[in-house]
Amino acid sequence: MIDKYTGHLSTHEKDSIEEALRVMRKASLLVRNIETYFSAHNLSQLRFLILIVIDREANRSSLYAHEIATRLDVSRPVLTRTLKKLVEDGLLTSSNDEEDKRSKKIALTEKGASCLSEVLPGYFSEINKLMG
Amino acid sequence: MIDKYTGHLSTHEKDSIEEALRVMRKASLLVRNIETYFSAHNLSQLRFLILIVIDREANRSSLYAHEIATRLDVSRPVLTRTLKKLVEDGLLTSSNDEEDKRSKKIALTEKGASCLSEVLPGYFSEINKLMG
DNA sequence: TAAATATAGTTACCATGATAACTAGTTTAA
DNA sequence: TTAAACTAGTTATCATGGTAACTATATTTA
Repeated sequence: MIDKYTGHLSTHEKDSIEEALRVMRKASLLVRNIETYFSAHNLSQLRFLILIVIDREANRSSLYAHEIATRLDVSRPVLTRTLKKLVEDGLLTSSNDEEDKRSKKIALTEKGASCLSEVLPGYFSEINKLMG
Repeated sequence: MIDKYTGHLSTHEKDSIEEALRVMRKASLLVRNIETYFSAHNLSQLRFLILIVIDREANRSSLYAHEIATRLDVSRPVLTRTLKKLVEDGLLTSSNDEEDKRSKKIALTEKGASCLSEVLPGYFSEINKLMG
């Protein structure tokens, strides 16, 4: 495909493009496999990552919603919606902050933490399956 | 992050995982940049790829919708919707097949072809920017 | 300190991906 | 040669991403 459209490009540039297309294909395969794996556990990439960033945080048991949004580089409306569902599902709790009344503190429940430990081994093995 | 969760994994497996996370991050950056570039041209990844697969087809000026779906590995409902918009936008034509009345032949219009040539150089340079 | 600005989160709306269930043709097989 | 199975495309519905515009609270600054 590349050849047809890139007569004017250098060999180096063509290599870059091939590499890019290869990377995107591989990543898209990985993401698809991982989404499939997660969906069997009532998770998605984002739901999983939200649990992870809270859990991995040293010295704190909760994060503010905006901190999660920044760490995961996700828009705040999407985060609002996803947090709402995670709270409904009992994986997270949300509580108002006393100092800054705009903010919400998001914490893992026990169910959230155990969900994470159940899912992690399979997550890594999904990755190894494709990368190995 | 990996260290916290992977005590039981071999070094090789940890490397795979790091590589996978690196690939996914890079691909996600690339995809985001490309989507931004396309959106300034009233395209998306899928809209672009549909134009490409028709254009690159040797010896034929049209493809059946289901051929496009297969080549791009996209669900048929998504294709139906996207083709409809591309036809509305004047980039494609859709015509009924005489031999198989279920099928639709999808072809590039002149506008579609020129849209493609306008967009391709920038597409490749977006890729080179990130990969280079 | 009052007004302007910035930040946290939400709501409304849209784009783009999927699956399930449907209609309408086509092919296969009893 | 009709009934069953298959295939092409559509519709309905849902999940998940985004931006713009809003409310409420905090902070800066004139």
